[in-house]
Amino acid sequence: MWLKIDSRSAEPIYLQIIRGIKASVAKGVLKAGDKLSSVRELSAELTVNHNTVAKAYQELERDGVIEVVRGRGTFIREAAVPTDVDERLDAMKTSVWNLLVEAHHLGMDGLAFKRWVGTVVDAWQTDKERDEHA
Amino acid sequence: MWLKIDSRSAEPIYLQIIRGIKASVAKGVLKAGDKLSSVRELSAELTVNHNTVAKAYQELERDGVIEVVRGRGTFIREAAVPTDVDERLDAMKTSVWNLLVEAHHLGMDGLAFKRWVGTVVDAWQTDKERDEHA
Amino acid sequence: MWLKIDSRSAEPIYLQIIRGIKASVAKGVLKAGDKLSSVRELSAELTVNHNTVAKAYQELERDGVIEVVRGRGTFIREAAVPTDVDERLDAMKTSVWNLLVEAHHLGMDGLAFKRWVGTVVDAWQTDKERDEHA
Amino acid sequence: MWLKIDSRSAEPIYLQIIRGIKASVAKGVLKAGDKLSSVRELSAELTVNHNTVAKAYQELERDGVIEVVRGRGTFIREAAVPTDVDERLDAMKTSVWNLLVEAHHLGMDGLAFKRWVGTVVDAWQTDKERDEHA
DNA sequence: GTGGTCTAGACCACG
DNA sequence: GTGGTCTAGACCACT
Repeated sequence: MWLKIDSRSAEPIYLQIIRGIKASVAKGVLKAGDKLSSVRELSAELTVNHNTVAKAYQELERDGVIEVVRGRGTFIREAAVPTDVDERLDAMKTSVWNLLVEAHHLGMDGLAFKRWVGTVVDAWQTDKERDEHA
Repeated sequence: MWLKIDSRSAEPIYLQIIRGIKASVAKGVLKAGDKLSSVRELSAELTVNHNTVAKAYQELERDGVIEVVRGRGTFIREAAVPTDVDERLDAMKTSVWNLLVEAHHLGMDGLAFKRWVGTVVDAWQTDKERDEHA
Repeated sequence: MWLKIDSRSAEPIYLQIIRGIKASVAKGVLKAGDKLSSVRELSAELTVNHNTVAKAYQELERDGVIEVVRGRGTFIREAAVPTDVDERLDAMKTSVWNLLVEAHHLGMDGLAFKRWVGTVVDAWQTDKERDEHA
Repeated sequence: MWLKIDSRSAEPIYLQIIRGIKASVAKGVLKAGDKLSSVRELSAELTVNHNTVAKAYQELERDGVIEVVRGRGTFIREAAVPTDVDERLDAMKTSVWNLLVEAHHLGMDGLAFKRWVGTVVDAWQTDKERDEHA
């Protein structure tokens, strides 16, 4: 099973599902046209209520990540042209600022933070390549 | 007033206060020994319920950022040796991953993401220097 | 093929078929006595389940738009005297109201809406004339 | 009570709520800053489950029609600049075409349809003025 | 079998 | 008291 849910996390389950699927797409584990587990299958696999999965799927569809074909199933969509790019970049900037403040608290300055982000990104890339060859 | 609250944001107000004060410390606007507004003063300035400010102060104290001296007021503490460093780094790593996924959705690859983070950090540094000379 | 199905649309496929045939009748592309493709032919052409086409034909027959002659095929009927006129006008009125609300959201007032509907109808008329001469 | 729900209608209840509130805004019955009933109040008034109302409110917020203020309630927003204008106009055009086909079935031609729409819009305007003075 | 909707009842974070 | 989330179980329309 490629998706792990932490039901004790503060993050809502449906957001964890959304994040997990988006991450799989970003990593290339899921590609355009791939069929997702049905709402009921996935809910059984994750031992989560089917409504929770349905909510995640609906939001993913609104986001243009997946496509629901009536009575047939749910599929990964072609990467769509993103909307609200500026807004989303702004939100990301705020997140980075928050990380910077947290990093300062841990004794990192700006340069150290940049380096640390670099290593994290590299680790992610390595992960991604491994997953693509799997 | 150096603290701005957005009551419509999805982020809880008490977290905004915590973040704001931590950011001021990180930027050097607030330094060890500086006295903070009292709970009631700050709640009045922000037009926010005083329970909300109290909750923020409590959490800041637990984090070792501030120090409450009975009858005298609340003060910024010396930068303490941070606790749970590994845990917090892990949490930050997760945040960076989420940002990466979001960035991928916006068409950035790993390299572009690193560059973008670099510019954001630089902008923050500039901000910080301006604030320090103010 | 004069009928286009969008399997991702929120509108059920059988309704798209019904609508498409009714539109062809309204435009004069299909006339009384014309023979329709059989259920199996049409389902093959549209790459759609034959149950779906059958459901559409059944409803069209109930509506008096088509006529099924056993062993011969399915034909367009003479325009029948419509039933439930008041009910259907009411339903249409509700639809117009919904459009009005949506239009208001887009910044149109009543007059602008009327004008806009006018242009849409005119475009449709032009379409119709072109189809009739084809 | 200004909102009527038809639980036997094919239209989902949460969509009826959304439509009803949007219509009230369009008519001027609800104005920017007005407080809506709380999720639980409205669910009691409509004898509908609170989740259903919550779903409607969430979608209205995503649409920029209302604004949720944590712990305080839900309010009508200033009219926002609409997004996806072209897409929405296209959807509206399709609706008008469907109405045209239906109208043809009832014996109306293009001109008669335009006139009929005119009278419907006028009736709505009258309604609106009455509601504004109430 | 597919997703979509709804009810009932519960718990939680926030202010 | 406010909205948000989740579970459990049911029904429905569509393919």
